[in-house]
Amino acid sequence: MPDQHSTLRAQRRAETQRTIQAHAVRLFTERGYDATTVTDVAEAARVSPMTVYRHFPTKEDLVLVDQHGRLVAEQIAASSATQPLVRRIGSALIDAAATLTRGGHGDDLAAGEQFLLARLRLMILTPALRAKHLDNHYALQQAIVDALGADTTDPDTAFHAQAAVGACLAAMHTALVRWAETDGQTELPDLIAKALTAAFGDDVVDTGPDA
Amino acid sequence: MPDQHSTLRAQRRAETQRTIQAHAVRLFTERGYDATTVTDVAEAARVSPMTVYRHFPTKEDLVLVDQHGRLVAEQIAASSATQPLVRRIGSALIDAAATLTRGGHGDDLAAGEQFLLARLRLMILTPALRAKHLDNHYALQQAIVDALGADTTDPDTAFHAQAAVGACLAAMHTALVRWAETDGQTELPDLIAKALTAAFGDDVVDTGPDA
DNA sequence: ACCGGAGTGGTAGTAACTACCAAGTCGGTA
DNA sequence: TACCGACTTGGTAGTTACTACCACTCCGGT
Repeated sequence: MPDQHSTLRAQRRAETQRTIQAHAVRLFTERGYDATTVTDVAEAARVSPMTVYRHFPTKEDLVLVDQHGRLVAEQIAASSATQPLVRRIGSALIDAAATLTRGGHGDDLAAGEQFLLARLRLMILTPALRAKHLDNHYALQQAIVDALGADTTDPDTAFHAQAAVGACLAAMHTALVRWAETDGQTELPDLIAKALTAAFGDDVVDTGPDA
Repeated sequence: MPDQHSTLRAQRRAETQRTIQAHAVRLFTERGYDATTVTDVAEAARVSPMTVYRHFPTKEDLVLVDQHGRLVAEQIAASSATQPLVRRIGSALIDAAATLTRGGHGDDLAAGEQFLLARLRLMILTPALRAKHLDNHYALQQAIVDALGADTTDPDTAFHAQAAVGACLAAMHTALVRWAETDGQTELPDLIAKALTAAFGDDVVDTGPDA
């Protein structure tokens, strides 16, 4: 059990990790991802290149790390299994987005949200990051299918779930892109709901908080 | 106009290109993608590593090159704009798949189809290839949206199209994965239709050739 | 005071690429 | 037939992401 061993160690570790990532995203945004070397990031964060690789397995992970997936999977597992698949997944995605962007809205976005936007812009504009980000979505798809609790031994049921989840995630991704394009002005949950409606029709999105 | 200049030159070029790719896919399948260097591929194809890079910009492109996208975009542009979006896209995807896999079915698959399967397996199992493949799908999404001929100046219309196309492509991808898993035993167009139905419901897939 | 383990740094090496330049080869022309 | 331009290929050297392997330092508990 290497965790919980010491709060001070964990704090320092998380601290340097945040520092490195913050400098990385800043440099990538300023100079461009490809034009910035890992050594540049290390120097900006006042650590050695080695340390960067200790905290982030690849250069791409300097931008891509997040636990959005875990959040969604939890929402899914906690949702009622009686609703149709797409509706169930859609609700979970919207709720997770609401949790993620909860905070100041309008003109005064929280610092965390600004950081999220900066990362998202990098993911969308940089080919290497975009590719790996989409692959992360693919991994998230598998996680959601598992969280659905469907009978994965039956190939047909699994196939059905895979298709539904993949389509929902694609719609969400469209919403994410648009959110980044509009600099987070529109509320992300609403955008996701709109994207789901565009893809699946009016009857899919439940009118939860706003109706 | 550097093409059409000489058929002999073009033939030789296409020939070496095919040779390199064939050896690459073979070696990747035998030894694994990461365990095979570009130099290995070059030696197997009896060319220099330089030549490999001349024909394929990146190592990943040794597996990923195809013109499936062009095919789909043509199908889309030729489809009637009166039908609902998802139905229109779905039909195009199914038709394109039918064109792509046309040939011997059942136990005797055409050599080209075996090659396609081998490439698909690599794309699904190798993280680096999977990521870039998904990014190609993202590019295809943009191409399809353009081919739809919708009013891209209106952000809402464009957003609607993006979401619908993305969801359809995700469903198709699920079908592709399943097709590869079952070694191409099931007919690809049928699988895609099934995936679309799973995601969008019964009323989306038109009963064209089989009903 | 002391030891184990976590975090960090250095060195050297692999492999994917990218200029930059040199050589051979094919296509049409004087 | 001799020749020139364009295409294709090969070689060299360099950059960069990433990976062992080993050594040092500092925190946390005995």
